[in-house]
Formats: sequence, structure tokens, C-alpha cells
Amino acid sequence: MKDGPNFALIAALIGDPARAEILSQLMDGRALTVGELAMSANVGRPTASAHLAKLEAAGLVLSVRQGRNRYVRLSGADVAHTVESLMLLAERTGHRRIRTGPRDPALREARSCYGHLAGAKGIQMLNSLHQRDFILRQHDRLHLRDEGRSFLTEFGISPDLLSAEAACVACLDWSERKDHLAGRLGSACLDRILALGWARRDTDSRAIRFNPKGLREFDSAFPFTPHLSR
Amino acid sequence: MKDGPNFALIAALIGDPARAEILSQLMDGRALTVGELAMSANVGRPTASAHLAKLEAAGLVLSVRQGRNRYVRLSGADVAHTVESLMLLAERTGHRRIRTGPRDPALREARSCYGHLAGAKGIQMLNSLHQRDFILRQHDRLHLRDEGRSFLTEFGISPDLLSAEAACVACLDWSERKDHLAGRLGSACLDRILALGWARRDTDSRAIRFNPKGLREFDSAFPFTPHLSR
DNA sequence: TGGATGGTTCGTTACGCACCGAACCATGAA
DNA sequence: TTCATGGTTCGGTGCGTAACGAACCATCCA
Repeated sequence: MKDGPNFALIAALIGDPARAEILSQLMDGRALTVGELAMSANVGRPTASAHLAKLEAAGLVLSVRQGRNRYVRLSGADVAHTVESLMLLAERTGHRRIRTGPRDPALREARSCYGHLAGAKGIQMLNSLHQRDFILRQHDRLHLRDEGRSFLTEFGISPDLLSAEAACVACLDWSERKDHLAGRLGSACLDRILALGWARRDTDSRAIRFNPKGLREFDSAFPFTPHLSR
Repeated sequence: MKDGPNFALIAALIGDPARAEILSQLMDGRALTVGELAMSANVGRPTASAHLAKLEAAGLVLSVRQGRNRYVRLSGADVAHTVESLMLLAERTGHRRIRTGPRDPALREARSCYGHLAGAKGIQMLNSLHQRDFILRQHDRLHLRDEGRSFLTEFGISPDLLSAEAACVACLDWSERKDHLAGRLGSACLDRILALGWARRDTDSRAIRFNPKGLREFDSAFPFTPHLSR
């Protein structure tokens, strides 16, 4: 009964509402300051400071001090994956928030998850690459084929990012319950989409907002016809 | 800040030591009674009863009353997956139990996870099937090829289990950080292994203990040579 | 019909911990 | 040097909740 890692400690850390909100804010992989996190979690700075000390002691976040600011970020993608997994479970068991605000649909449509594109648009992207055999799922890893490599180079991704196998990873989505493209390649794709001006980050949420023109461009660059998939 | 599912509630439920131990006991997918769970969580029956009421209200477990017993089981494989994800994270951040008992190595070698085989042996099984091209990873799903179908029929799996696509799923392992075979097919394989007498369930843990003869048979049925994998 | 066992309900206790305000320590700007 | 800002430390308060024992209900057995 006392075997294995004591995940209860980790779960209890995530389980506090303020800390959960902090982690939620950090999900897109960027580093935020203590004050910003205190603000979005609706707690005072001392409280946020204490929370962050616990999260850092447990290894869930890292922080660097720069001048008088302290920038905090997640310690790795696995933290984001675990939180997404919890969101998936909460979604399935019907534990939605009371105030399902206007940002919620936007989050389901497109959001950033530790640097890469998640939500319906993220799934569309991976599906599209997969349907054209640009990418193969091989055992526990995605495998980028030569055709996909040239396609993504054409799209504007730096070729040196396309060589590393480890860059290409899948990540399960809480809102859609399907995989989307993660890893360094996924991050590069999102960066490219933002650089092309197809979309912009929401100011205070993880949502990625496409503009009409960008949406058309995206759909033509990453088309997907569901009935052809198996 | 109030968007998405409130995963904090779920995490807080998992975060209590007694409930975590209860979930841990249920991870293999079987149904246990309230008294058994109280015993292994080291709490009184009233306490366990209260915990289970909360877990059931939240949708993490289901229960059926049979006579004067109440049998409790996980509500789905996603609960087991989330817990495994938390274990993976706890393992990475170095949060091991103090008393890393003798059962721990056995759990890493082979254990049951919601009915299917996990641990090193579970990974070996999926790797072996994959290396012989019996199974393909295709987008977010495993795909069983005809050669694999006939092989598994030969192995003793009922053919009607081999037709359904949904039966074939991958599951990430906390101890090995690789995928193993899950889903209905994974459960059928474990059942077959137990039926063949190759191994038996540990009486009071999730460990699956192979006997020497069964181990040899397993290794010859599911061989895997790591250097050939890509 | 009696006793035993599995579960639940209730009242109580006690511990943990999230939170705040105030004071304090840095860093950067005027 | 002086002021402002970001962050931390320290006491103290209060709420939430896990835990137990005792009593109660239901089921199975003898």
C-alpha cells in the first residue's frame, strides 16, 4: 500500500483553487511574474508567493529572478499534460465552471498549450498532416516523412527543427478528446501562425484568436475532410 | 479566468491521502468493497464510506450494491489514466514514498492497470507486436493488421474482440514512461496470460507475478529486441 | 428469531492550511 | 538620497474537512 510515487502530494498541490488557477495561467508555457499570477488568481501577493514556493519546492514550476521581478514558468510539458488530463476528466464527469464565460468557446476553438496549438484548430492541423501522409504515428512517437518535411519548410518552419525526432509529439486535448501536435515542432507551427498574422494571442487567457483572413489561410493550408479518415 | 472545466475539484479529491490510496487500489479495474478499501487505506469504515460518497458524487467511481456489500470500481479508464499521469509527474519530480517496499520492483516489472498489463512486461508486449508489424500506430489510435489478428487468435484471444477498432488503445506508463497496450484488447491479453497460468495476481497489490515457466513462455511469445526499434 | 457482519448517519474533535495586513528587504527610478 | 514598486517574511484568524466512536439500518446465517 506504500508503493509507487506519492501522487497524492502532487494532486493536493494542484487541487487548491488558487494554485490551479496559477497553473492554468502558466499552461501556455510562458513565464509570468508573481504579481501577475496573484492578480489572476484573485489572491494577495503574499498568498501567491507562498503558493509558488510550494509549487517550486515540489518541482512543478521553475523561477528565475530578473531584477526585482521573479518569472515563474512550468517545469516541463508533463505538468501541462497532467493538468490537461485532469481537465479532460473534469469535463467528462460534468464539472464545468458556473460562469462559463464568453472566452470558453474561444478556448475550445484554439488555445495555446505549453507553446503549441491546441483545441479544434490544433487537432485539425495534425489531422490534416496525417491525412496527407505527411506524418505517421509510429509506436509512441510521431514520425515526420520527407513529404511533410518539405511541406513544412515551404510553410516557413526552420529546417533544423524538422530533423529532430523528439520535436514531434502528440498531446491529448481536454476539449476535443483527440490528439494535437505538440513538442518543438508544434511550438514552431504556432509561432509561424502568429508570425504570419493569421492569429494573435488573447491578452489575458490562453485563447488564440484567428482573424477572418487568417482563418481562411489556415483552412487552405491545413485542410481536413473527416469522412476520409479511418 | 473562469473558463474550462474546474479540474481543481477533481485534483483536490485525488489529493487526499486516503482517497488516493483508495483510487490506487481500484486502478486495476476490479470492484472492491467498502471494508476492503477502508482496510487498505488505513481508515475506519465510516471514513471510507464518506470518501467513497464524495468520489461517487464527483463521478470518479461507480458502485453497485449486491446483498449487503457495496462494490466500488472506477468509472472509466480515463480516471486510471489521470492517476497514472500524476504518478508519472510525481516520479519525475522525485516524490517517491519513504517506505519503498519490496512490492515496488514487482509493480515496475508487471502490474495491472484497469484490466490490462502495464509495467515493463506490458511495454514489451506492445513493442513486440509493433516490431513485427502486427500493430500500427495510426494517428490517435492503434490499428491491428491482419497478421496481428491471426497471431492473437492463435494466442487464444476471442476473434470478436479483435474486430472492434476501439478495443485497441495505448496507455502511458508511469514507471517506464512508454506506452503499453490498453483497451479491451489489452484486457483480453492479460486475461489470457492469467488463464494460461503464466502469472497470477498479487493478493493485495496491483502486481502481476510471473512464474519462471510463464516468464519463458511470455518472452518467446512476445519477443522484443530493442536495437531494432526506431 | 437471534446474532453477526457490512454500511451508513450523526455529533464532536482537532488539525491543517489558505488568507490577509503589516512590516521588512531588495531593486530601479527620480 | 529619496521615493516607488515587486517580493518575501511573520503573526494571527478562521474556515474547511478528515478522522473517530457510537448508534442505527440492512442483509445474510444459524
